[in-house]
Amino acid sequence: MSAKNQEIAKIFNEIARFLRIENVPFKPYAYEKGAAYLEAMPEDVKEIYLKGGRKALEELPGIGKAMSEHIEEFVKTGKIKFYQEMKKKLPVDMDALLRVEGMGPKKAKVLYEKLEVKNLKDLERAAKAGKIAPLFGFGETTEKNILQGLEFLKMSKGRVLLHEILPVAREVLEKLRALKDVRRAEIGGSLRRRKETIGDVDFLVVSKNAKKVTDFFVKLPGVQKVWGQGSTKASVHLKDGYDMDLRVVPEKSYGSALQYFTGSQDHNIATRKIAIEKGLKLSEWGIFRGAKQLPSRTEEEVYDALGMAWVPPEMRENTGEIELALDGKLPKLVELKDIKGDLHVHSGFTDDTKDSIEVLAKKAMEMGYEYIGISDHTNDLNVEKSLNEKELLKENEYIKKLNAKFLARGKKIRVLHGCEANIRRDGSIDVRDEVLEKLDYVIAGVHSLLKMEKKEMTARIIKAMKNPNVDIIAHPTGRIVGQRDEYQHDFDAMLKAAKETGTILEINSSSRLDLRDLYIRRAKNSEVKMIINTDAHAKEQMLQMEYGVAQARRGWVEKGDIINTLSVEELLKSLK
DNA sequence: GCCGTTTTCGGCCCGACTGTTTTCAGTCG
Repeated sequence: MSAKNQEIAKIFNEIARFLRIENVPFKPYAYEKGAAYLEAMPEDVKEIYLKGGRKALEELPGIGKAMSEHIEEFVKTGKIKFYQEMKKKLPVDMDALLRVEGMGPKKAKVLYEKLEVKNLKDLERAAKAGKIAPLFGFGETTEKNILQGLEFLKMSKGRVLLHEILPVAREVLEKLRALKDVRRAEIGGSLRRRKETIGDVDFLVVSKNAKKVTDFFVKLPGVQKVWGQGSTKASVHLKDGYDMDLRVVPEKSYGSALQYFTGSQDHNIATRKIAIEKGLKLSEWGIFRGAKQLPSRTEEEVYDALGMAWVPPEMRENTGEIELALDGKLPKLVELKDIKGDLHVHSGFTDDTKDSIEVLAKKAMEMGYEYIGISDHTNDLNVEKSLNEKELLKENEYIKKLNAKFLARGKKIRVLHGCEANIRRDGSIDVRDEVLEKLDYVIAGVHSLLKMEKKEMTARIIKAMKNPNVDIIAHPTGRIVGQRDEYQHDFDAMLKAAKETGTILEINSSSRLDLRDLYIRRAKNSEVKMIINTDAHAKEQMLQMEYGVAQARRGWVEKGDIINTLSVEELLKSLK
């Protein structure tokens, strides 16, 4: 993925929208597919072009003659004429307008031509002035809906980090499950697929008494506004800014409905195609042969009818999982229960705002871990308290004594001692080798000068990997979800160096979620080992392990790819 | 516009809901 890919994908999506407005058949779909591929592609499309020209572009799936020409033009001139001419015809902020529920490209076009509506402000003004209702094809209700859609948009938080929404959603799910007559209840949508950010939460429920469930749902604590309530569905907005949808479905359709409402849309399109090829029809209501419904009570039954293995929700993005499921060759994804310890935990050894090593070790025991690794920050870091070499050695002695004490008391936890050292500008580590050698392991990370050029940054990280004491690279690309982009780097070069030096890449479970899913897949394909760590700065944050595991699963990773699924002896052996 | 173990030409996912144009286009998931 790169900024260029995203820019071009955005333009292709806009072209698709223009073409759809003009009622051009099929092309919009083609442009959308091309855009989706660019978005999901980890390689830089610009570099593909510079290396292999138009021909290399046309070899990409979804990209043919026309789109490769557009990409070439964009790389060379920074614009695409075809797009600019379209934009001139309809100079509206389509992205914003389409976020209004019920507004589509066709309505937006009419509103521009009749009322010169270009953005949300224009739209609100026109609706409030009652100018929309009299238009041909619109009406009082549509105008009211637009105003409500605008209100909804103002209230909504937009996409929320997985870490923030999952606990809230689980609380609601437990309440739904506790209702009398509720036979099944599950979270669907992008939250079930564990995407990094979530737009709204979908709940799917089977109940004999649908009305009772929707009544309960709209009266949940914290509900600020009810957007719609029917006999089998409801949408609510919570005070905290979250949006939640509920659907009550018949038990005989539960499997197909859950499959349908889990998505992704691309995955569903692919499964429906397979159904058609087999003379079947798949919808949220069930899987059918003619008028006859085949068993659709569970997702397994639905996938089975399609001749596919059940696909873990985290994989359902139509990026190759369909083919594997048809062949029965899906990977057996890593699970939370496979994790035997957390090696990236910050302690209060010299910082009394953090939990003590004992408290952290106790938490690790509660979580059923075999080991915990203490990895405090070192010398150079100036954003938070860090340990100098003397303190690091003192901490080392302390942990040795602590382990002896635990052993004497029969406690089944091993405390490992590491650190999170800084990779300096030139790739050197801010702790001397003779000190690093005394630790069980070393994590190194980039915490400064994040704006370096790609070549320099890549060389900097690779040099750190070559240090025989550096075992793990923390948050290898520097991104923080929704806050900070990754720094410039050549991931392929990093993978090659990691493989050669036996360096392990971290999957950071905090709001960094770094590595991201696409990079995880590439690391797996390059046979580079990874570790899932929390980067906890307090004992509660150790529970964030599940988000890192989810991210790993979205990267198709198996137990064998992750070193903290190993026992402590095997783990220490696998380090440098 | 793109693609091909049914195809280099002919076909592209499907059904529900909503409001309005009262028979269906537009939108959603």
